[in-house]
This record gives sequence, C-alpha cells and structure tokens, in this order.
Amino acid sequence: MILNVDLASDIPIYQQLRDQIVEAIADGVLVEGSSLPATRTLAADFGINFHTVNKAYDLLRQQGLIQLNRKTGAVVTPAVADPPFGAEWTARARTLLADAVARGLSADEVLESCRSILDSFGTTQPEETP
Amino acid sequence: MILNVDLASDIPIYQQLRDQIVEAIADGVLVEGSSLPATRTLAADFGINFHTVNKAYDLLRQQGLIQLNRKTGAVVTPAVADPPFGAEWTARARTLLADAVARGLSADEVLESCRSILDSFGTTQPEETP
Amino acid sequence: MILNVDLASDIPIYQQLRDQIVEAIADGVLVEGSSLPATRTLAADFGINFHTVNKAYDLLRQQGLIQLNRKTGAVVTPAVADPPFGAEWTARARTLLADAVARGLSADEVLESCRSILDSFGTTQPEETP
Amino acid sequence: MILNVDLASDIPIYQQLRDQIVEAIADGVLVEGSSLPATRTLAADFGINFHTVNKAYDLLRQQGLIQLNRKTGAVVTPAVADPPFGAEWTARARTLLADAVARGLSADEVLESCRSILDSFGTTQPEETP
DNA sequence: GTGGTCTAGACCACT
DNA sequence: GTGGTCTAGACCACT
Repeated sequence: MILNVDLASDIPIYQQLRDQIVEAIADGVLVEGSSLPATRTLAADFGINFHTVNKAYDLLRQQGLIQLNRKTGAVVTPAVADPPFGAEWTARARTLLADAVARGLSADEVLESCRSILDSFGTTQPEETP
Repeated sequence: MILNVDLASDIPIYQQLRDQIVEAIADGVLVEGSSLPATRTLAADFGINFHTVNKAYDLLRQQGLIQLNRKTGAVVTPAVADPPFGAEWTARARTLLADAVARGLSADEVLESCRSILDSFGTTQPEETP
Repeated sequence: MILNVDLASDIPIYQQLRDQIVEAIADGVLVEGSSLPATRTLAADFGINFHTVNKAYDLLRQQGLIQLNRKTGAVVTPAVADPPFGAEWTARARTLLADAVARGLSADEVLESCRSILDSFGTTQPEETP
Repeated sequence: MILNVDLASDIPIYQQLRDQIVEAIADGVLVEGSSLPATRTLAADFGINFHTVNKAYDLLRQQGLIQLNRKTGAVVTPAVADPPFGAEWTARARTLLADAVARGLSADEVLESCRSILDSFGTTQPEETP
C-alpha cells in the first residue's frame, strides 16, 4: 500500500490518510483481514504525530471499514454494503456530478469518467498479509 | 432558482450557496447569460452577511462559471468544458467512488446511482431572465 | 444543566460527559436548539483539557445529537428517531437486562425499574437559552 | 449453552464471555447448580488463552453469579435479588434509556423494546447438567 | 507491542 | 470568540 501525505494541502492530514486507505480497500490492495501499519509506525514513516494517524484510523473504524484492537492492531473488516447507503453519499455525489455538468460535460462524458475510475480499482494485486 | 441554506449545517454557508448554484447550472435552471441575484439581495433573503454571498460568487468566478461585473452583476458564463478537466475533480471523484466500493457496492451499482443523479438534472425548465 | 465528572472513575471522562449530556437531552433539560457551553469553557469549569471535551462533543456530533459550528458553537439538533434504531442498542440492552434477570429479578421488576427511570426523564424544566 | 466469541470485536473477549454466560443464566439455559465448562476446556474450544476465561469467571464470581471451587469447578449460584440492586446497574440503565429517548423514541416505544427482549429470555429449555 | 486516554500548548479557519 | 488541527509527550489497558 502506497500512501502519500501532502503536508501543505488544505485537506487535513488525517483526512488524506483516511481517503487513501479507503481507496486502497476499494482497489483491493487491502482486503478483508489485511493489517494496517501500527499507528505509531505509520506516523514515524511520514514524520507526523501518531495522534493524527489515530484520528484517521478512528474515522475508518466509525465508518465500519476497519476494526481496532489493542492486540491485533488495525484490521480491515468484511465489507457489508448497507443500502440505501446514506443520503449523505448521494448529496456529495450530486454536488460532484453537478460540478462536472455545469462545466459543460455531458452526462455521458461524466459517466464515462466515473466508469474509468471504477475500472481502475482492483487492477492492483492485493498485498500479502504476513 | 430555489436556494436552501442550512445555517446549522457543518458545511460553510458560502459552500452551500456555491454548490446549489452549480447544481442549478447543471440542472439547466440557470443557463448561459442568466443573472444571479445581487449579493445584497440574496444576503437579505437569507439573513446572512453579504460577504458570505460574495465569497460564494467569488468561488464560482474563480471556477469560470460566472462573470462578475460592477454594472451587470453576476452572470452565468458559457460552459467551456476544459479537458483534461482538472486532476482535482478526478481526485474528488476517486475518493467518492472508493467510499462506495469500499463499503461493498459493485461498480455497476455505483454507476447506476451516478446515472440516476445525472438523469435528475435538466428536468426543470430554465428560468426566464427578466 | 448539571454535569459531574469523576476523574477517578475508569469510565473515560469524555464518555462521562457524553452520557450526561445525552441524559440532559433525554431529560428535556437540553432541547432542540439549546446551546452547550463552549468546549474551552466547559474544560476550564472541570479543570480538564479542552481536547477531552472536544472528544465528547465530537461523539455527540457523530451520533447526530448536536451540531458543531465555529460560529454558533455546539447546538442540540432536532431528534430524528431513526428506527429500526440499531442492532447495537439492542445488544447493549440485552446485556443490561440479562444482568438484572440473572441476579434474580423478574421481568416485571426489571420493566418497572426501566419505567421509573424513563418517568424520571422530562420532569426537569428546560433551561432558557439566552 | 452456545457461546460465540468474536475475536475481532472491540469488546474484550472476557467481557463477551461474561455477557453471554449472564444471558444464558437470564435465559434459563443455565440454572442454579449448573456447571460451567472448565476454564481450560472453554479456552481450548475457542483457541483463546485460559487466563481470559479465568477473568470472565472471576467477574461472574465477584458479581455473585457463580461460585468457583477447586473441586467442583464453576457452578451457578442461587439467584439472590439483592435490592436496591446496585446504583451501578441503574446508572448503566439510565444511560442506555437516555440514548434511546434522546434519539427521539417515546418512553412507550423504549419500554416495548425492553419488554420484547425480556420476553425472549426463558424460551430456551434448560440444559441438563451431566 | 498495540491502541486508548489525557494533558499542554500552538496556530488556523470562520464569524 | 468559537471550534478544528496538529504536535509532543505521558501513562494506562490488554495481550
């Protein structure tokens, strides 16, 4: 799993971490049962505080994507699609799609962009959990 | 154009305004050449500070969606799809789509959600510009 | 609203705060729209760190009970009973009720205890929001 | 008695064991005089450390629900409802019930949930102690 | 060895 | 003036 943190971005570091881990899960790089690095290890790797990593992991836990355990560390949970999947996601999607359409893209072009992003997921081989 | 501002929301008011105006453009309610309300009028309508409206309009201007002019006020510009269309949009889309996939939805289900949102645009008749 | 924090308890301070604020909401002491004290004010009152209060408020926000806003501070949101209300609550309730029954209380006695606790809610007059 | 241990859960294993044994007692699956499995047996069944089982049994002993004896092992004690039944239980109940009420459920709805959980106890036939 | 909690203090964002 | 983020470092809980 390759994570990139941009300290200069105005997106909070913990959010960047969360987003990239979610992408790694969507991508299949992290699968059910995969272990994430220990909070303090990951923090050291990026030269950031472990509290920041903690916050990212805590978000993922709240969203049901990982489990945190003093013994086993952070582990990816089985995906349980919980439809109708939240009006909140739909609202975010509506804003994102409107942004594209308002800039002049056709619905087909936008869908094609979405499809190509979705297709790019899962092309990476999963890591082996040691 | 109907705007709803939730003063209690976590999302900054200027962001809500920007998002809803973008949706109105995507929706075809606002078309090329449509005038937006004067900042002070809009501010008065919602009981918010006109600086907040200014900030929303300024964002739209930066994104090339409207033109601001002392004389003519805020006017929707012609849509110029600007491919490659911003790595920034793609990054946002990637995060949004990954969120859905990581929660267990299939690519097809996610695409279907996007399609149905896109289909909902443009069903409203454009306003007449007075 | 009267809050009591037991620094010696093994229940985390932020959890104690969360629980007591929830009870104040259930009790009707805090109603929809009521303001909570500023995080730093509350922290000073108890001689604890504002981060700890922050964590309590953040939990309440995640659970949809309050809204946090830089401008307006922490405000109680309208209650939206979201049935089926979570298997998680039922599991907690099962454990609690089993505890009582296993100790020899009859179902009727346990229900009576629950009823009397529920009756004790709402007997306090709501605070006036200044 | 059927026990399920979720090794990945946030809830400590000893707590899960304790809770499920309490539920088995409430349920009538375990009655006064019933023997619990030997700690090492139970530990082997779940592939967990026997100290963990020990901790669960010790909690139950402290709470007066079982007796531990080198010779006879762990045996369920006669239920002695010990009114006023612990301010501690009431505090836990208050928090649980407040959680439901604060989310907008009426006292009647909450009581009904409690009643249906209580009714589900005791529908299983007691095991025969070999 | 892992995550969890708490303190202390800095600076930022939005109003 | 309010909450939000981040750092730094301590000690605890569970294994």
